Amino acid sequence: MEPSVGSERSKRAGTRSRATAPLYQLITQRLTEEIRTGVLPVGGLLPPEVELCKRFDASRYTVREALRTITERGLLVRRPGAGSVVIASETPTAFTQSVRTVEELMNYPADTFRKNVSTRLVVADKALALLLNCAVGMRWFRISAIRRTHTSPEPLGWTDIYLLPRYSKVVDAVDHAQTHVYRQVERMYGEPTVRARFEIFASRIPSRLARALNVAGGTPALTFVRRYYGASGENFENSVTVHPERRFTYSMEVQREPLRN
Amino acid sequence: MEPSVGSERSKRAGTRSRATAPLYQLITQRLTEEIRTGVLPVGGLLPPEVELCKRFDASRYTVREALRTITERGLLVRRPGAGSVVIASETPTAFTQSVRTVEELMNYPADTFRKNVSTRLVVADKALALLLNCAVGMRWFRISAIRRTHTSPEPLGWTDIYLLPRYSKVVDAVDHAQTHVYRQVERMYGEPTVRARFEIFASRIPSRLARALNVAGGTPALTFVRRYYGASGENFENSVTVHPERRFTYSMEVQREPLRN
DNA sequence: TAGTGGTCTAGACCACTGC
DNA sequence: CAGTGGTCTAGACCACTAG
Repeated sequence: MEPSVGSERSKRAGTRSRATAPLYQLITQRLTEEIRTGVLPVGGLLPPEVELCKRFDASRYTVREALRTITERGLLVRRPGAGSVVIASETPTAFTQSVRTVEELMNYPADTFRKNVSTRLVVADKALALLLNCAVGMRWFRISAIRRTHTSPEPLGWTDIYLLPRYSKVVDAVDHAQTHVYRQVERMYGEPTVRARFEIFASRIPSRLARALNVAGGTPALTFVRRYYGASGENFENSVTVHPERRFTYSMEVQREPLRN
Repeated sequence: MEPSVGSERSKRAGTRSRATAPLYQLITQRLTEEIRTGVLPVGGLLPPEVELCKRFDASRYTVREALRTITERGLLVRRPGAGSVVIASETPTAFTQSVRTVEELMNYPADTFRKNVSTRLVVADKALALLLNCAVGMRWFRISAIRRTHTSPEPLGWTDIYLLPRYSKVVDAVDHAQTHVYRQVERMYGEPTVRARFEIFASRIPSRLARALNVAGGTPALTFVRRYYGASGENFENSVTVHPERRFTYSMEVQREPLRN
């Protein structure tokens, strides 16, 4: 269906003065445009590499370079023997947030630290099992702590950390109070956190914490549950934090960008 | 410093039976390992491509394929004329969350909908200016609505949406109640949301909303502030939602993965 | 079995960097 | 200026897919 047998590249032929874009980028543009406008429909097959070589009067390397770019942008899936299938007409986008550490995600001020109040082995009763999503009777090493800043006298909140007992040695680390426990587990036991889950809901200050947090029991609070999962998918740490009103605002920012996977 | 003049590739020589990994992957492994262990130190230069060709007895294409992979993993920066600089000893990782729509991020149940209660033009007083981070006297189009589910009689929460007046026509859209306003602005005015910011904090049910939400005034609540920014960075929409306790839990999940940028 | 994409070679010219 | 990485060609063999 090409107008003639000739390639689409006559003008460029001799011009090797790199005022022009590289040929593979030109091919990328052309094909991307044809995918976007439906000339190459989603679900359909792209012409094979050899065909594209003829059409653009380019070597296979150059054509493949273009196809690589288009594939990376999420418009193509390529399989040996089966061809190149168009899977999208334009690069899908998403809102993403990316942080180096979970601390950043939680946006605690940098001068925040935990002060441990007690550590002990606990057995999950019905209520705890429900909260931690575990079996009744499961044993956890519990670290109870108050979170404070250096600048304000009022505590930010109260945290109960529930850790698999085999990782309980983290409390002996010198920087235990400043570092997040999941990071210590990573460093001391080589168990990396691969996935984490957070839940936030409105709650009331439990009366047993009222004095420690210097607020009246029953007043509004923010409860923060965090669940950490290791490489095998095991849930090795959970924490439950209660923040009195006006002491803590959780904030996050997301960007729109191309979706990758 | 190579032990002899020979390449590192004698065993593979004849074996073209693809039970072995491709050569470029082998080179990738070797170099990655040397970067990780400091044989090729961070900040230092990689040997030029021609050198690596000799060392691995490979063509330039094959070596470049390996270097491309290593570069994509964030360990190298390559510049024409200047060489390949090692910039990290291992792939940096981050926790990321990626969602297609802000709805997903907010994890509202799918059967949720808004019911508008009132719409009018408002002028920011001091309190509103503080909340929306805008100038006193700025004019906003305010949409007040109740958010409900089809399954429960209790409302999920109350939302006040503050929109730039020029976008107020979104209320006329047929699917206005089911679609998020920022999506409507995108579709009707071609203003894409490029960035969004969220803040969550503990609060109390304002007495003016107590009846509408069917709870007592002053009881614990979750307040959710969302700010949307367009392509030019302009803050074109804000919303403030109040959820009574036990009616709404915000949850999110993050994955650890290689950092890209 | 014919055709696809994946890997690989041995050349080449270029623009650009840093000396 | 010599040397670097970026682009490009014209070949080749392979494993795999689909008919």
